[in-house]
Amino acid sequence: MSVVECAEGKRLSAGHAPRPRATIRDVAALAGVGIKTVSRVVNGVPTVAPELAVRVQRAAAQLNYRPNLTASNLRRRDGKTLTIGLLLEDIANPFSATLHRAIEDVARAGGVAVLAGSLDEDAARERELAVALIDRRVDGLIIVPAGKDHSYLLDEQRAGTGIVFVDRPPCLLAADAVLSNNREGGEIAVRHLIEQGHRRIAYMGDYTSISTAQERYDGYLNAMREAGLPVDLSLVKHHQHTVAAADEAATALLLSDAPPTALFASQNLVTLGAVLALRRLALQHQVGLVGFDDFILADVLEPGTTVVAQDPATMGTLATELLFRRLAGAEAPVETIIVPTRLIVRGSGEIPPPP
Amino acid sequence: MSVVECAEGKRLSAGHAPRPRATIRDVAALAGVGIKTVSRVVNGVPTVAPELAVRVQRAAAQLNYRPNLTASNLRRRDGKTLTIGLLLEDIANPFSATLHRAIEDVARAGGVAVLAGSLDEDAARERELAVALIDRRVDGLIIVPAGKDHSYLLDEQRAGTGIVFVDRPPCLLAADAVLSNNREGGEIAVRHLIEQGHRRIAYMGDYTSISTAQERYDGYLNAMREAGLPVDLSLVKHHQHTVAAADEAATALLLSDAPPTALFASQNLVTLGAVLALRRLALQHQVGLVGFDDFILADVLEPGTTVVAQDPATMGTLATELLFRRLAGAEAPVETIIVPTRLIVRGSGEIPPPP
DNA sequence: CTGAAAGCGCTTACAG
DNA sequence: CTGAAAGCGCTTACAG
Repeated sequence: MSVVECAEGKRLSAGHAPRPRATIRDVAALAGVGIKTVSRVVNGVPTVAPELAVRVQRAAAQLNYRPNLTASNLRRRDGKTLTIGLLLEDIANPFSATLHRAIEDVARAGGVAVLAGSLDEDAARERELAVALIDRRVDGLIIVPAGKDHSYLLDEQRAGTGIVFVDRPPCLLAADAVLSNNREGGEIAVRHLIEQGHRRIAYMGDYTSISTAQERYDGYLNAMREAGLPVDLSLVKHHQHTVAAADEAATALLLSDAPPTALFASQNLVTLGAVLALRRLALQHQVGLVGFDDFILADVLEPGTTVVAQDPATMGTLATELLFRRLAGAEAPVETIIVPTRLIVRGSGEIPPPP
Repeated sequence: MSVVECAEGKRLSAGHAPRPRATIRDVAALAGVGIKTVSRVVNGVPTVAPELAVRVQRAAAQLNYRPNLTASNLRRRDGKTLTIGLLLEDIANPFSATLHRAIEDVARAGGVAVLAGSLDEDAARERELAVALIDRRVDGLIIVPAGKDHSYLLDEQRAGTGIVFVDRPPCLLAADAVLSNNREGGEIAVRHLIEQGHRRIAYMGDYTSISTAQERYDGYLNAMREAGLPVDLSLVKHHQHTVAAADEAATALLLSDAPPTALFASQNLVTLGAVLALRRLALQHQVGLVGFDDFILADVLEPGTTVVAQDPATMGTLATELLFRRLAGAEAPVETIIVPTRLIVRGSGEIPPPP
């Protein structure tokens, strides 16, 4: 019944004697031409006698020749490595991963490879990784920044490297950016809870040093103010960076003497922490919850989690297209693209406050 | 209340005149030394007069000099680019993303950057991407393969590129591999359902061309056989590759004249499809379910989803360590490391069959 | 300890 | 249409 996947017996083995790769010189020798002719054939330059071209192609195939991109890049006029760098908060985080995939798809279509790394909110690591990528002479850099000073990239930008920021704006550097409308998204989330009748709405969010967290908090404040509701600072919990921390903070809020009737969780992991806390206290059908940033299975929970969703795929696509336009020589002034968020109603945000 | 994130007024602007990067020659000229001395200082070679070293360092800092890694690699004896390639099923898929992060962490510790790409189960794309990475002269390749013939990598392996397969074995090529014990994991899952009293257990899985799907199916067959249970092929649904397809297949199974009393979902997305189908039919507390591969929020569902969990982080770490050992010159025979799976009991797998 | 010459694999700029 | 010479930014191998 079962298919044998790989015929072990046929496995080819490399053995222990390393055999160097064929170079343009080897191909030229085998084909009996100069290396420049091989170069022409490999690069598809049409002014080669058909007979010679065939001989070169045959020789290249026989030697399994692959041109050394890093060598050609060294001498080539445009100096392009056909490689870009991507700095993410955490490669494994779903927001980052979706962004990454969209970037990969646009890059691949242009024959460009992507070097990616995780910053974990560490400004020093941002700089280290950026330099590591610059040392490899990437054509461009797409950055979800951890730090607050990007002037160190100025020389690189001057040298012609394309630089686009995503999710968070650059600081002390004029560069393109693709951002979510975080403040407005926060307003939408909190207004939605207010419309259900809530007045005591808690804010839970990540480090205030993260610009998106700050903007979403601003949205919370705006929506409360606009409805004439007081902001009770005992209901504001900043600096939640993990599910566990958010779970703990939400639990404390819900068990307090004057608990909120609804929660605004301004980030992915914070929302999960809130979901866990509500369930443990069996309050998931009593207390309202709106999260910022969508997550998988949000619609399968009971109740489904109402969120203000970002669109990381679109952000990645737009950022990469913008980068490629710059690399192609677009001289337009620095641009900031705002990608809209949208409310997805699923149940948790439509729970009214107790009468 | 709100912190101003970036002072717009202070933004430095690159202007329109590109300024070329400083080279080793520029640094040498400014420091008044030969380029070889700059090379020594940059590479930390100690036999440089302290006074000269200081002059070089000052000049390098002043010019914001960054050595061109791709140029040094060209001439350097070992020819290392300090870059490895990673071919994944889909960068955005949680299993791939976790694997990727573990690989990144080991690589970064060694000063190595990671070029990653998605194959989407397409053998042609595997080959294209592998070649694109080879053209960039990566030191090594970590591959979750889509294809069934890896002999095209033989020359590359001979040339000294480290090649390690993860999650699925190589075919027609002798290379290191790090795999889950898929067959045994499938046995564990199905045995667990049998222990609850189930006899009519459905198998739902991905394309049989994927070796892991085939092995997990083998595990299902083994466990059934070992318990003396007949395998009803009408309860076997292969080729489920998306949540929607699995949802549909599970729905059809559950609504059939002779439905199963439990489901074994042999993959991530298939499990989600099964969860959705069970909930829509309100059977989630009646029909047993064990999934293969853990997923976020599995413990928050009602009932929690019992799974046989893989350990992608460990797989990534081991694969990268193995790769680095090879690159360091380890001549041991080709190795296959099996990473164990484990059953996580959460409720859905402990539902007994109807009496 | 220091640096001028040669060369990595390729492309550019130039003769033939 | 073709190829020998020079050079990309750096390191190696070698004199001083």
